[in-house]
Amino acid sequence: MLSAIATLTQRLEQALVQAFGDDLAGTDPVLVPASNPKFGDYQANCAMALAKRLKDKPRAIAEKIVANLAVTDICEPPEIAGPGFINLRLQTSYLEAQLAAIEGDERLGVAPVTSPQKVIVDFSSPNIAKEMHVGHLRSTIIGDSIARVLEFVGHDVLRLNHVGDWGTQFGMLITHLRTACPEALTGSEHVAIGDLVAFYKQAKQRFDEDEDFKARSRAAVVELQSGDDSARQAWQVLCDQSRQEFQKIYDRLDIRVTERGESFYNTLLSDVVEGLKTQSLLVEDQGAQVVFLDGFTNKAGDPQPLIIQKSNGGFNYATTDLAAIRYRTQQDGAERILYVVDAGQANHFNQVFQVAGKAGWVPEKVELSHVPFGLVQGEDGKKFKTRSGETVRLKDLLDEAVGRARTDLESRIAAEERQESDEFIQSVAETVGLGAVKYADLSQNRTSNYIFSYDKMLALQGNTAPYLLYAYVRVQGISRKGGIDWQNLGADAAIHLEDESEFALAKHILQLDEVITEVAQDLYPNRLCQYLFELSQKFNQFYDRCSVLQAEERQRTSRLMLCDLTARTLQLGLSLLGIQVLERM
RNA sequence: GGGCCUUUAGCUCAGAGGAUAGAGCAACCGCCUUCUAAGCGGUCGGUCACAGGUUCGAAUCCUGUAAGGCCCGCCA
Repeated sequence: MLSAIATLTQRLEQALVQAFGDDLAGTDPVLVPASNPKFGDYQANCAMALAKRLKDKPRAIAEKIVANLAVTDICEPPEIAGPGFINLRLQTSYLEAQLAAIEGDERLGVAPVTSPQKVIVDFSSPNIAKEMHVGHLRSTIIGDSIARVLEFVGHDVLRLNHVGDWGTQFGMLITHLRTACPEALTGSEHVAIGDLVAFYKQAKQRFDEDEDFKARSRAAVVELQSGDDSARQAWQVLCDQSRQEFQKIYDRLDIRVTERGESFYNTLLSDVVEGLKTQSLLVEDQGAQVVFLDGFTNKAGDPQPLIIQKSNGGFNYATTDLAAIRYRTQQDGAERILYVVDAGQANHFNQVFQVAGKAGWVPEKVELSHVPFGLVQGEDGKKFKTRSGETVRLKDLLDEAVGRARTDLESRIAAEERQESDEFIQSVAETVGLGAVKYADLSQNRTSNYIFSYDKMLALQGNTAPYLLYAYVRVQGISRKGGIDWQNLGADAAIHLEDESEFALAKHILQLDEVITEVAQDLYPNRLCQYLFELSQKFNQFYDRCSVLQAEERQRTSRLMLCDLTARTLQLGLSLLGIQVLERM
């Protein structure tokens, strides 16, 4: 099914050609949703822009377009307003037909893309030997949602967890453990993740303070990267421990991601060096192998290099990222590679992409894209930390959100004198709490910093997960009360729009397609959130004004169908955000 | 020194070339004998950081300035 905006755009393009000839073929009619409902549903803004080119007044141009515009099957007669806006209002019969068409469609009218792409979404990426913390929250949630949207529209998505399982941190850790806790490196389960974190901190401290330790750590990295047995074994133990912990978080958040860490590319690193050398891009500078960059200078104003191979022979993450680009384009056949990584690494990605481009490793049809997001800050605007100043562990953060949701739910149940099982309470608290954490993050434009607030995300009113979940629950309440079988509303069941709030709701439901298409392209999940919030608002207005179960027949069935479509749209939309719905709350 | 990001209502944020700049929260005022009031309606609230420019039209694009944040050689 073609969305209204797509159909009307086509018709306007045809009208432009008919009115002004083939020269206008391919002209964008600039069709956008109306800025104000009193102007109708859509407005075409091209007449003003064409005035100069066609040497005529905008209103005259608009009139010619309208005279050639064939939309009697879709719209009321178009109106020309202001300087030359063409205002279009959808016919009730068209809306009703569109609703009937999506009623039987599981995808609610959102057609899969005609040319699916192989897309890699690189997200989450915690570090081995550390616990997942608040710093991994946004990448994990945003990356998952982007992957879900791209999968839904029909792309072949490979979700990759580029875990930090390689590099200097392991040199540090292994070197430290060899003296501090050798049994941890033997392969048996001697060390819990919490201990590892403590060891990591100790190792980091020694690394920063002790030059000798630093040198031995770097040597250990080289051992590891060259395949030394004892280093490899120690590394394996550390990775297994961490992996189990990560998986608990992913399971809880209902996130699938394939681990392919930095170590995966180890054997390909020397090829990167060779490739750059062959193309004379590689230069030796202060003992390191580097590529000088265009457009980047250091503090002294000299051209800045990207280090490919360190002076001790070790590689660093730029090298790994270059190897990954080659592997992903050549072996995985990726056409679009998305890096859901914090905005602080914009420089790094620009540099790596530049070098990959210079080396000819980015085929023309491949898009490399850093999908940046801002920092998580506390309510004081500073870095989000615990009261004692520690980094907030992701597990604790989720527990806190669920715990608060539970407390709130319990007091509500008590106030309403309801009887609910503990199982119900825990299940609702989990869905509400985790949904709130995800929604709060996703509902904000990802590029800006994000002020984290339990109170705001769990608020029952406003643009929050609980508000959306409640709208869904309301439909389920109608269903229970009326004993509704949504599959069998009757053979002649149809939607008839009458009340103003029904029109508003129906039109909004039909815009799902446009929103999802936009998110799949621009990767801003907050637009989907905004859509779902407005859908919930429009549903609540409808719910307030129009009784459903008590309505006379024909209207009753029509309204039930609107309820059903609303609930299904909410469920689908929330699922693309990684949020589950509830029958009761 | 260079690069990137941010600056819109008291607070948190939408808005990415169109008509009178929106929402939520907060504050205040209404609405439950009726499908869960976790709701709905209303009032209040703006020099879109500043200065130029492009355009028929700019919060939106360009240039500059200011403030804040992040990053910049052997960590990732």
